Amino acid sequence: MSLRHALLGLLADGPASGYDLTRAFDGSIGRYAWQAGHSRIYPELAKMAEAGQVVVDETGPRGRKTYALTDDGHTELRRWMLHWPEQANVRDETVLRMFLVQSLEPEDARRLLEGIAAHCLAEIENLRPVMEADDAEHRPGDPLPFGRLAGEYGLRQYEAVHGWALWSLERLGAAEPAGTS
Amino acid sequence: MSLRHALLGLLADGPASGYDLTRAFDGSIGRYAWQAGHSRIYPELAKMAEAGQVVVDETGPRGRKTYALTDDGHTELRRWMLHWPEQANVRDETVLRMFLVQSLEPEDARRLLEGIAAHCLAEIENLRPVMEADDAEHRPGDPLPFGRLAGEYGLRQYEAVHGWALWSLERLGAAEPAGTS
DNA sequence: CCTCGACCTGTCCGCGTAGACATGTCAAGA
DNA sequence: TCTTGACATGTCTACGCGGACAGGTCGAGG
Repeated sequence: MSLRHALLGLLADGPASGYDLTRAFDGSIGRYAWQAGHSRIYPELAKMAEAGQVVVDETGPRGRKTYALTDDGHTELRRWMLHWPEQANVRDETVLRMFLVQSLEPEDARRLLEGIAAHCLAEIENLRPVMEADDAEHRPGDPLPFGRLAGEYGLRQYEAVHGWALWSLERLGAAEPAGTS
Repeated sequence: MSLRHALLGLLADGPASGYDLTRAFDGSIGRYAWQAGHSRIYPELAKMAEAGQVVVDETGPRGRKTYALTDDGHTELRRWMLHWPEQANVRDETVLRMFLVQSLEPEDARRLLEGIAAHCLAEIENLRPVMEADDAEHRPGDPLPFGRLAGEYGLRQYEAVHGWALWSLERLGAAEPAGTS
């Protein structure tokens, strides 16, 4: 149950409501790491409160309840972060498509890989300015902005996939020339 | 329902039994892309047969049934491969941990990142010889071995994460020196 | 004053999934 | 001949999860 640990990790940054957490999952964490809708988040927060890992910190207008980590919650988060299982849970549609590229006809595969490469380039050009702006504001000694490490991960991820797509195109071309002939 | 498409993709490589497919998921596809146990695979194959995407190709000893793709199955696979949704399903515990590194105390974060870097290095050194052996046997014009693209993906993936971990360590060190002073 | 849109919390249902349970066959080697 | 281990197929149950359903509050602007 990694949703619980995702929530613990997000709450470690400060108290938040179910609504806040739901919006957090709409951002990069939901795009690269783990998805969750509010319909899973509210019940899970309730269970975590029952288990003593979080407490209701304060109640605001519109029935807003912010949750805060307890010591138990902190301990559990740390335990989970430092204890890596042999085989982690992975379920990634994009990677699955990459594994199955070779099931396509060569022309289809080529078109697909070209699409992937172009998409990665576009994402890289979106991401890089944001990261560089972050860095420009950053002075040595400041804490890193939350998400800076994640952003860097995303950037390097796209660069790796881009390189892979180009390499694959080259190999495919070598194995079975089609555009030429 | 990506399990269905994973199965279609694997069957595109040739007929296989539920047992064969289960073992395929124990390999790299289950490690990087999508996991599935036999308890999901057998019912799904039955449903796919009902939907006309696969047929029982031949029956062997011990009740073995090999399934083969139909034209419908091929069409559906191709449709899924070429049609990329805006937001793909992702659920990756490892990436989640990376997103939450900053929730740890600096010393813990540093230890964790060092562990990640070391782990990546080890995997790279496992993978690279296998890929190079593949390449040595490969002559231009031969079809690529199934899994060669996937292996290259894994290799580049580990290299990217390795680079990210080193970069993060450096940034963390700059932001909050601990080993020194 | 009123309306609209963002805020905010929840439940319900059907399907996907993991792990345990159940059953039986065949081949190789002791 | 017997035992062991790989081969092989299935079901069952409890839980995770996404999308729809449901209801209510507050602030800003017309």
